[in-house]
Amino acid sequence: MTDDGPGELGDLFMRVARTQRRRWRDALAPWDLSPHQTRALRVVCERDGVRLSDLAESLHIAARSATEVADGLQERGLVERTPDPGDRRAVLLRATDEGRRVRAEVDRARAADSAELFARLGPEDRAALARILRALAD
Amino acid sequence: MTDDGPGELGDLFMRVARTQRRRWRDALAPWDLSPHQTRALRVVCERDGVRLSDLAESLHIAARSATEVADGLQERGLVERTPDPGDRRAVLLRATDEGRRVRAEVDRARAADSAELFARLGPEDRAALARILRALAD
DNA sequence: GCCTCAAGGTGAGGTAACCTCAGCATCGAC
DNA sequence: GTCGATGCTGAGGTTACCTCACCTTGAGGC
Repeated sequence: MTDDGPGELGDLFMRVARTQRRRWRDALAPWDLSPHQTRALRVVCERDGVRLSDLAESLHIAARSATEVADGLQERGLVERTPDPGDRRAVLLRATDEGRRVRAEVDRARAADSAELFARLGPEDRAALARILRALAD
Repeated sequence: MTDDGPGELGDLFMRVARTQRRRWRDALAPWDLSPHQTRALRVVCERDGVRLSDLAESLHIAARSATEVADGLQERGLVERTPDPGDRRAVLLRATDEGRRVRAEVDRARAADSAELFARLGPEDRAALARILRALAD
């Protein structure tokens, strides 16, 4: 038996996940962006014109907290607030050119880091892992 | 090609990891223990007589913060502080009977939850995943 | 046109979990 | 005995969340 118990797979999984999270954190350190800020920048770059409330939902945080994440990105000049032409209560977040540039860099760094981590697997193991993860991700 | 880019595997991985972390958090909610407290309880139960500084190292936090984690567990009556007979500066943490009981319950709940998550995979996929994860975990 | 209620964003203030720094007791080496 | 290192903790700061209250605007009766 290679199975050391019913919790073994989960523990292993979380251990690798922790490793990767730490690696990503280190790889992204030069930009000094929190995980939420990184994720928010991604969301804003992808859907152009994002409401604060939509951002909050994407990040699974309270609306009030999305304001703070947006503040952080705006201070760094990565996003800007513009009024929503269709609803004067709402604010739309848009990525600045600098924001798009940083997002691309961050994406590239993260992808490079992932590639490095998974490089120790052979091509067929990577394919198997991708297939299994897709099944687990619904 | 099923590969959507070099970062795809990493993103998938983190997505599944996030799902599992959320599931574990929900499954462990009845005990109202933080992830660090849960992990600390485990450490204390396994190595009997743990120094605060050792706990800090296991949890990858500053020594001062280990004091607080220990405080939390002690308040709940799950661990107790005893003087180290060999070094009067040091404090040894020991699990109480209640602590061991709770640890066993938590372990069982977490294992059950993992089993449920990975149940959607066939036995050979589970074996493949375990093998691949072990390779990634060093 | 008003009235009322809901919704979007934010100021104020709280909490939890980290941290650093300083201080105290003790240890080990000289 | 002296002295630097070690183990723990009190004091106080930071960060990233939260709730609550408030203001503005929107939308649907009447």
